[in-house]
Amino acid sequence: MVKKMIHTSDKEQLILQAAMDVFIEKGRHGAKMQEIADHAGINKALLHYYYRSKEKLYSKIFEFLIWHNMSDLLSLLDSDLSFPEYLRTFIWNYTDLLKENPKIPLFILKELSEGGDTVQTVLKNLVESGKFDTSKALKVIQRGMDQGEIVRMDPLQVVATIVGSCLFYFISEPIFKTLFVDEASFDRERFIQERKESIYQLLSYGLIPRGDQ
Amino acid sequence: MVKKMIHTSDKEQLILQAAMDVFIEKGRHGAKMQEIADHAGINKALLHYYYRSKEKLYSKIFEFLIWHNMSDLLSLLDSDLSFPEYLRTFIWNYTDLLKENPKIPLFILKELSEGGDTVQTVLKNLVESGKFDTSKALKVIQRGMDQGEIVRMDPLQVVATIVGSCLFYFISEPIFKTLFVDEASFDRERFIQERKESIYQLLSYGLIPRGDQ
DNA sequence: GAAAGGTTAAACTAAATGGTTAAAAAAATG
DNA sequence: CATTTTTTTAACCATTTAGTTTAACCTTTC
Repeated sequence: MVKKMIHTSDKEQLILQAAMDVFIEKGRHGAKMQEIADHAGINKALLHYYYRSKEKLYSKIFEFLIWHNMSDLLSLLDSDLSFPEYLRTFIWNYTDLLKENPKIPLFILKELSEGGDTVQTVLKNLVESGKFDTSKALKVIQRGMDQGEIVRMDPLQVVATIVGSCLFYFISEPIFKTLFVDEASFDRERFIQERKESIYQLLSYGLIPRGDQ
Repeated sequence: MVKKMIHTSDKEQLILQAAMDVFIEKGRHGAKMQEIADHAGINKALLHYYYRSKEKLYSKIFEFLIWHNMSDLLSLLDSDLSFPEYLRTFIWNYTDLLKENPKIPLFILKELSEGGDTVQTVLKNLVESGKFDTSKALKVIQRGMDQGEIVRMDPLQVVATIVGSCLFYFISEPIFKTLFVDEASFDRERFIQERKESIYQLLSYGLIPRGDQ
């Protein structure tokens, strides 16, 4: 379900994968060491043999997930594209990423809402070490404005709207379906494909019809 | 922090309020009965005297929060406005609601990610009892399209984009700030005010400049 | 002021769970 | 084969926590 982590020994790898699945599924507190062991097909003793404590295991996985969930998107910003191309590529890549790992964002947000020292620590490390240079995103938007490709607006607001638009469906999927969708006739795959196009359309041209095109 | 619930006896009310605060803050599993009792200024025995179990307490609060978080927004759809007015009003109302209760959405989403039988049950009840008529939202959008006020697009996609845009900042606030914002010079209040205007602008007119206005 | 019900304190049970331990068994290694 | 490392088993400890119980105390009400 999720890409491989840096590989070490076989069992170690197996444990990490199992832990990741269980943590994502059940959350930090919902996840039990016994369940992780079961899921990895080993016993609890061995689990502790490799990873001293639940906390250690958790933050290792947390760090990996944040990285895995963001690095591709940020590296996109190094390419040399027009703003519309950037926007389109971001929406496509991010939506695909979410489609394949729909539970990760909520997992991260959950951690966040529980005080989230782990998150903040991991994040700050990534930002301060320069691995996450988010200012690139703002610069890309700024440049788009300077070159007249897009209207002037606080780049932060643009970021929030783009990311929020992409993210929403995936974090709210069960609620969204219950509220709005007739399960029987709903084609998830197709909706997600349309989602990309719709977001791009909407953010580019807006809901109000244009006179000029 | 959160509006009063339907009032019963004094202590009962006090307990509900305390439970709500603690559950929102710590989540279903993070919340402890002892802490709720402390928070309400009573002891655990009395807590169980009024509410037999944690589960009962939890789902009572959960139901209230879903209702509280959505009913205002849905009732808006009964008024007779042009689509731009609807859009504007929704963005303003919803953002204000989120500003005052920023932890509720994440609380709900969290429940959701943990299997969330409680959510689904509560939601389905609300939908099937007719208290939540979400089709009204889709109809308002449809009408806007039929009258040429907005471009044609799957109404579901429109909903997802609008709600996602409003919601994102509030559920990701700590992460968002860490990644993008210089805490020292950041004015939250102002950002949120601007947020409304930006979302409205962006969804109405898009990022690509218009030739005609 | 007596009865009823609300409230407290404190000790208790039972279950879940993170983590440990020690000894044996199995697998890998040289 | 001898040694080291990995893995299992199974019992065990300590802690947390939901929920109970009992006896006493306070407050209201008739």
